[in-house]
Amino acid sequence: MATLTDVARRAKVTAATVSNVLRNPDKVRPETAERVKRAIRELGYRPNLNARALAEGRSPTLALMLSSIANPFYPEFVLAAERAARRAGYFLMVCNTDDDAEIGRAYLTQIAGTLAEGVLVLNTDIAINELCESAAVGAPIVLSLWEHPEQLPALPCVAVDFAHAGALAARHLLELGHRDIGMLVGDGCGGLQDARATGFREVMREAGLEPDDAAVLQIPDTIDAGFAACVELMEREPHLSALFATNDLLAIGALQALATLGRKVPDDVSVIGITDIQLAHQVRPSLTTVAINTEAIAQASIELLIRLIHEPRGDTQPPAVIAPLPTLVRRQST
Amino acid sequence: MATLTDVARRAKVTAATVSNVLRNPDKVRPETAERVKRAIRELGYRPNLNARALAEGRSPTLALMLSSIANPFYPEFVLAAERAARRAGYFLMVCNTDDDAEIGRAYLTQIAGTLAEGVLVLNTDIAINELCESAAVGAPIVLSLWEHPEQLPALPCVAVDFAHAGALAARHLLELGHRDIGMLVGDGCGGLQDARATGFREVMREAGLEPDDAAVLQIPDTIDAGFAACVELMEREPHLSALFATNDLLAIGALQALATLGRKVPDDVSVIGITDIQLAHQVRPSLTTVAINTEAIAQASIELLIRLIHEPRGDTQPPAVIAPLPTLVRRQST
DNA sequence: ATGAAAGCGCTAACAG
DNA sequence: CTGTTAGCGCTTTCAT
Repeated sequence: MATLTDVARRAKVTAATVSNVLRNPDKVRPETAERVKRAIRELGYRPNLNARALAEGRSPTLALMLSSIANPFYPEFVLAAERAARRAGYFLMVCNTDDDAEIGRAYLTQIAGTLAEGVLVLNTDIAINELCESAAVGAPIVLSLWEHPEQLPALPCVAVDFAHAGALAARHLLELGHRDIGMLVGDGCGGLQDARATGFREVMREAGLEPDDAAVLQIPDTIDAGFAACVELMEREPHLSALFATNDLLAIGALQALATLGRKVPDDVSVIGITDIQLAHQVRPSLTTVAINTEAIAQASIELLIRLIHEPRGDTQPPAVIAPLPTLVRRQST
Repeated sequence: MATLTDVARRAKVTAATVSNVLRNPDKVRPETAERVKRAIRELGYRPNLNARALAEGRSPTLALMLSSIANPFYPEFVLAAERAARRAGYFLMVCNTDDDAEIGRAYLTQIAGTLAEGVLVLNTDIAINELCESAAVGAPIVLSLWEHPEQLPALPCVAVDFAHAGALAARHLLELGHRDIGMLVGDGCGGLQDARATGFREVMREAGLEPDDAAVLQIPDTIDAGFAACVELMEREPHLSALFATNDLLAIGALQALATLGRKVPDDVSVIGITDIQLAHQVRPSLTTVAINTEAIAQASIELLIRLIHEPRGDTQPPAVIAPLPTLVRRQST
């Protein structure tokens, strides 16, 4: 591959000038610039971004750590994050940890601060304080999709009021007259999604309804698990008139299960989820859900990360961005 | 961030020695190595991969270009590709082009040969010969999911016999006694998926059935488009007893549409797709489809790319890997 | 077994 | 406006 020096030689200038036509075009006479540009074209020159990164002491890439992009929620997040990164002149490196803390750790120590200028963590088996240590020696880390706006972590984060999402779901079902409601609680995002469940329960309690533990199932965060759990639940508690799932994958699994069981949705049973993934409007009946606005969250996360890169904080409180409140999206399943 | 020199100073050795304990441990006396390792730990030292890449003249990352990771097929491919890359010591950078050739071009010229040692292209609006030019000046490029094993491109590729996939689908429907079959042909992978359609048609013709153009719809590669097309098709040609879709997204859209229309699957209408994405077994009724074995293709693609990086070819024929033949997966929709 | 020195390709002062 | 110089952090001969 041709180098800056090759181009310089060919255009009969020095490397600094070539660098300037690329980065400070106004610092160089038009005719010279033209000559240089021709040389660049003729040689098919491409700047070596590694060398540039080294010289500038910064890198043009951000990293995004998540458990597995095979979970249908993440691609939407990734796409939005990549767009935001691209707009800001960054590349995005997606790091699947495969739910393996070792892999996550390896990514972190290898790329944070060298290949990547900053890391966005969605979901991890790595302890927060381990992340803090990494952030202290390496690149800034932002935690996204943090589930507890009222209890912020020791790291910069973008928090989503999932309790509010749960509350919205509860209110919606109550308004429709449901009293007998089953719950499917997922374990995504590195732990049980209990802010969502708590938000839901609180509203129910305010309405004078005590949750029935027999109608609550805690399961992995997949369509298949939602399916199986729904089958089990409807068998054990056939009286349920509605199902609240802490996320859309579970809800979609439940929808499929109900279809298989011959229970009509929403006539016999209503179903509501949280997130509003694309699939939610693509299934039939389409899924009523509480949208968290993934795109906005992804964008805010990238922006926070970039801000942190440019203005590293001292010993100040880690900044927290609270995402816009989730909103109800009524569809056919309720 | 601590540098090699910092570590060297602290361990009272020189940078070369530190480098050696990291990369050629046998070249350094155990006691010295121990001292160095301690210094590394104490300083929280992390090698700067940019500097290393520059010095070594190679980079530890591979790029994967695709139109949009929001298409549910890609995440599965990406996950498998990343695993394969990781096993080989590479990072994977996912580049969404958003179906915009400009963005694809920008990625290519920016990262190919500098940030990324090689590029895997899944799907692009960039012309093949433009890719060739890039490969000539920069990093090797591998085309994956090539649809025409009988007509190889001027670039290294991993080809999948999609015509065979179409043929398998046709044979399956014929065996079940279907004669009146509608077709949903997608436009994914940068062009119509016509190898699949052709393979299908040939088998039909051998069976003495001439395709009815009125029963063929060409549409974008999404669930929503599949849904709409199926509604339109069943209205216009209600006699159809089966539907062949060139990919699972379309087929799943069709499944939803048929449910909405009150047509029973598979009793009234059978549906078959191609690919076998995860969702195919998660919907109800689950989707009969022709599996292409995404994981094997992704893995083979990464392996080919890495081989090309290590042994650049001269003017020889670009190597082509033919993926294992697609196989029928019988489920509930037929 | 360790050190010294050169260089990867680029940027960033600073001179002229 | 353009050239000179130094150096980013690391690897890699070549000496010692």
